[in-house]
Amino acid sequence: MGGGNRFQEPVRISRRRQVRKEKEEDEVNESFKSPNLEAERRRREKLHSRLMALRSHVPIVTNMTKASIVEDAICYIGELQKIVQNLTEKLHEMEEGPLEIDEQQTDHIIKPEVETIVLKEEMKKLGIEENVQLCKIGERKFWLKITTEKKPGIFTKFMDVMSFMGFEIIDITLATSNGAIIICSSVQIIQGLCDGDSVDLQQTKDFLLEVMRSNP
Amino acid sequence: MGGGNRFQEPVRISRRRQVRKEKEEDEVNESFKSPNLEAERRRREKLHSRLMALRSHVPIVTNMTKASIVEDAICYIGELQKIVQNLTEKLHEMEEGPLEIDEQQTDHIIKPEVETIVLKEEMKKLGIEENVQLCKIGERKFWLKITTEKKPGIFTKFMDVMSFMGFEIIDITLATSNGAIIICSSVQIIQGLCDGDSVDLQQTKDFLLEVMRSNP
DNA sequence: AATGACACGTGAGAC
DNA sequence: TGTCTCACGTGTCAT
Repeated sequence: MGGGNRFQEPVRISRRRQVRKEKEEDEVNESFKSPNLEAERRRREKLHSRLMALRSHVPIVTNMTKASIVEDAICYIGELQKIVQNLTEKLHEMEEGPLEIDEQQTDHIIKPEVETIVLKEEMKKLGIEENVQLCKIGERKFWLKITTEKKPGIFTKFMDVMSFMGFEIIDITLATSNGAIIICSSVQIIQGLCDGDSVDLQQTKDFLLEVMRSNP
Repeated sequence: MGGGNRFQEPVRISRRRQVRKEKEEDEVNESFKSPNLEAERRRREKLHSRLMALRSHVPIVTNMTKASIVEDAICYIGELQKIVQNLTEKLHEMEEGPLEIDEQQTDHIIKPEVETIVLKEEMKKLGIEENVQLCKIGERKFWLKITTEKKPGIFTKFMDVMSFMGFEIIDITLATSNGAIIICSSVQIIQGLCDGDSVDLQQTKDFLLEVMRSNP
């Protein structure tokens, strides 16, 4: 609400001098003692200068008041963070698929299947082929790596399959490049189901490959 | 010059109540009249809350003091502006020429440290911690996973270390998120060097962690 | 003991 | 007119 938009710099100086003189007179009259008077004065000036510096770093200034300066700074920081986030997202998207620059900028919302088709072509062009690697690395632990097309819902499908097969995710990394997605994960068979020896590696591999390859 | 790093919230409240009571007594005694006392009180509280809000928006906080909060905010805004500038520059470069691999690589080297500092904070805030996992998955094969800060040249360093240790990369995936980088790779000892049994897993793990953690 | 940071109440200028 | 913001000097904690 109504705060004053005053020209602070000049006003402040004049006002300060004014008050300062009065107080000095008072000091003479009553012989006041102020141990940390000067220190406090410096402290105030420091904070004031910092606030002015902050103000100079913020483009949009609604009010010259202290609280407003800080408030605008908060707002500005939020905007900057959003911008950084958007830019990094865009950059990552562009690194993944060097094509379709126009579409990326406009349709944030509706990501069409066209993308996956294009990327699938890209992927095959680069000689990346789908496959599944599966290694036993412990009594009940396995390490697996799946390379396949990047398509919507592929990760959900992966999690569903893992759950269906009774695998528990220990850790996982996921990387995409040129229309391909690579899932790297350590998993272990949920206790109480069965031991690791009852898993046929080749059969599991084929099953995984088939499921991940299937369309819906 | 190290100012006081006091726990502000609780201290402030208790101190305020203390002083407030004394003053109230004084008011009763001398029947002081303060026209804008309550208003001023609100104003102070407003500024104080704004400063706290500002503090919560800045990841790096050196001191709890008012001036420091503003100072850190200024610093943080500067960093964000730099990041935005760099990102937009990169984006423009990529839009102009999709395949300028040379520039991208040099860019990687010169990338300012500011970004990594911010991301490191982000990473720690999310509870991601550096670690190295190493599994033997074959006679000469190993699977390893490294989680560390994302910083310029980290991947080159990784490749150098692998080469130095006599490891040959079979396959590798790399993922980054929130200031962290995760490298997942299958490696094997180069033939003619020695067999896999001569590798001390714990020792190798520690060495890798130390090297990836070191700065340059 | 001395310094630094803070909240407080107050008078004054601007709207 | 009253209301808002500010700088000021002070007492009081904590280091």
